[in-house]
Amino acid sequence: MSPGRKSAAGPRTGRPRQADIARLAGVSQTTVSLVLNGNKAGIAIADDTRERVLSAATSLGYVPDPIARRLSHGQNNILGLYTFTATFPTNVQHSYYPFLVGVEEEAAHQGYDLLLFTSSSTSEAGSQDVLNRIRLADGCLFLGRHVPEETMSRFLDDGYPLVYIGRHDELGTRLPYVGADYVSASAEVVSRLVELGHRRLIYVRENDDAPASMDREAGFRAGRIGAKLRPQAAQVVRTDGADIDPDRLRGWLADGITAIVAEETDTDIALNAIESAARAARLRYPDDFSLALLGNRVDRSAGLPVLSGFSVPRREMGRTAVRSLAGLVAGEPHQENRKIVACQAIAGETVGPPPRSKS
Amino acid sequence: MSPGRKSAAGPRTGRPRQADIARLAGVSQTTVSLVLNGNKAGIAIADDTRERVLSAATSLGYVPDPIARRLSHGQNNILGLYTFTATFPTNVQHSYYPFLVGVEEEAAHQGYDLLLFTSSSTSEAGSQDVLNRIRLADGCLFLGRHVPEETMSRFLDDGYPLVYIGRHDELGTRLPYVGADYVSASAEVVSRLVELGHRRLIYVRENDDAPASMDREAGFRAGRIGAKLRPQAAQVVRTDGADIDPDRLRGWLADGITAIVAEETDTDIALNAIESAARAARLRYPDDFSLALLGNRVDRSAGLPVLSGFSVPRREMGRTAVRSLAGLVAGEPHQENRKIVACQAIAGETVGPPPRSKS
DNA sequence: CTGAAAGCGCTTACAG
DNA sequence: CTGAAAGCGCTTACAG
Repeated sequence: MSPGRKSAAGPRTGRPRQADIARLAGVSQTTVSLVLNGNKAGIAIADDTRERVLSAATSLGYVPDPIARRLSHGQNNILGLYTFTATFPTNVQHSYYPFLVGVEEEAAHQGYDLLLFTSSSTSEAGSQDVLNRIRLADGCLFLGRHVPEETMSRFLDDGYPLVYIGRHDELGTRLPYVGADYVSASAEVVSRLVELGHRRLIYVRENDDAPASMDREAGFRAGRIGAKLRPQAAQVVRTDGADIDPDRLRGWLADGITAIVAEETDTDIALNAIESAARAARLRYPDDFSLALLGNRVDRSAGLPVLSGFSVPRREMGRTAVRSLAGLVAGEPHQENRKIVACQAIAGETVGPPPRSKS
Repeated sequence: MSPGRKSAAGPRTGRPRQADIARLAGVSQTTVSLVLNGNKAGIAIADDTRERVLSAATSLGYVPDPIARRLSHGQNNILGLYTFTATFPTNVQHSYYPFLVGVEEEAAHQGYDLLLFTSSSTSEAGSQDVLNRIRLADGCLFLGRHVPEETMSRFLDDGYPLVYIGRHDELGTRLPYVGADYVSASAEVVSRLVELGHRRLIYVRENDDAPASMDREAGFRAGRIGAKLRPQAAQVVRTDGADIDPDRLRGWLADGITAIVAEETDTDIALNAIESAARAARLRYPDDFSLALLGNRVDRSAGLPVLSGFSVPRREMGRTAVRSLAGLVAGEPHQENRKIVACQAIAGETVGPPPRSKS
């Protein structure tokens, strides 16, 4: 039954290969392959040959080896997903999650499996160790705030299909991505605040510089300019989370600040700092000040107020990214490889007119 | 640069292979492989040969092809994950999630990547279509209430490494799994209720029969017997979710039922039906009746009461399953292949003594 | 309509 | 210490 192997190679499990079918059906292995592949390329095959092969395959319980298929054929119907951090965040409310839902949906729709590259705990994220394995997939999606330029550059040079989720122009126009229009959405948040009567606002962001951060800040500035406010009227504050306490918050309000705009990131350091300082200071929004988020809170726990801001269409971005990647893998004619999708405003309940009592 | 291919096969991307290194270093491809593989098997290699090969590899930016490696060597460091439904449920609070967190953690720890088999929307879950692709991975985890016996049987016959998450004895003792001890935990829930003074309870479960359901029901019964209650005192009701309304709920209480025990499943149909009927009937627990869950609510939204019941150590189960699978893949000496882990009681806040007012 | 042959990129006995 | 060769299981020109 199981032919003895004296040679070097291979797993040689007990399961049948095309050669076994060929022997049983009395044809060549080539013919087996032809029959089993649905005979594209329009090659004709005698009906009874086909039947003999098919029934031999069935009786042996043949299952094609995807590995071998890939090696010769060049594709394996696998898309990679590289997240630079754990793919399944321990915190279920993590903002990556909606991306993943969209990615999986569309991958299933397009008939691809998804390979999650898990950064082994022994090697840091983005290490060569992990990145080397990525080519196993036909193409790969990347999800992260930053771009390891050298590695990506090499992938692109090699013509390896990849798509970033999130805008990234670090590599000029070479890196395909699906991003969100944070600039416009952020500017709009400022406009709304100014329309409500706010004249002094502050933008709180993290120290980490990533395109998503820079876009939001650019939008904040654009909104300020569009509203014809002086630069001092809408300043930017960077925080590490620990440096915002109740006193500082009260200080801002005493200075005449009536609205605070927070950056949204996957950690939400800025937002959390403001919310906990406000809680400690017993300040409420929108009564004591208006609070807007440049994004939307993914955490939908009951009890949390709906923050005014905008929704990032993460699920749709995930789907779009998969579609783009599938196109690249299939070698489709070159279309626009950098896509920006619009965000939708969220009225929310944390923004209102400035408080009356002016000091 | 890129050698013209006139032959049939292969992707032949622009990237270098061992043959290119060999040419550059002036050695054979075999030697390249030996050097690059860290030269296990203790074969000695001249230092300067090694260095020439290494530097050639670096200068060409060589990255090994995992596909080819697998085809010859037999392994590719990929574990499959098959969920029979979307791996990333649209509902983030889905009970599968904690399993996935554990699976990913341990896979990363063990140095495996994770391949998610996405059921293409065109083919139903569990179809041959998908199951055929599973062998691409070195081994596979399965997560689901049911077992497609024929397919699993074939995998087992072929010696393909697999582990189920959840107890499944449908295939006798052949199917390796990591399950939870629902029986003991469920019995304990009943004991606690009886200790509190309840003498008439009801168990509400779904129609779907799966080991996880049968274990809970068996535990419910065992608890009743342990408490020396007659069968009529602790009956089982099956629901499709729509057949439980406020009137029926009130009827139960009028009949003298003082405690309701709900099955936990990935859909939580029973629990949701009871909770919404109670809400509509303005009945509260534990004041009007006690409510216990045979499991724990994964949804941690604020405002939801902490249900009395027990916690299923999902994350730990995920990790354990990966460890078992990795052991099978590595061909480790046969250990116990069916593991049952204990659940931990949750006191919760929905259970109390029976209400005073007896009709 | 069918088969012999080459090749995908690698690993591993085997023979110098 | 190094290389020629076979093989993993499949696909795809090419030649009957």
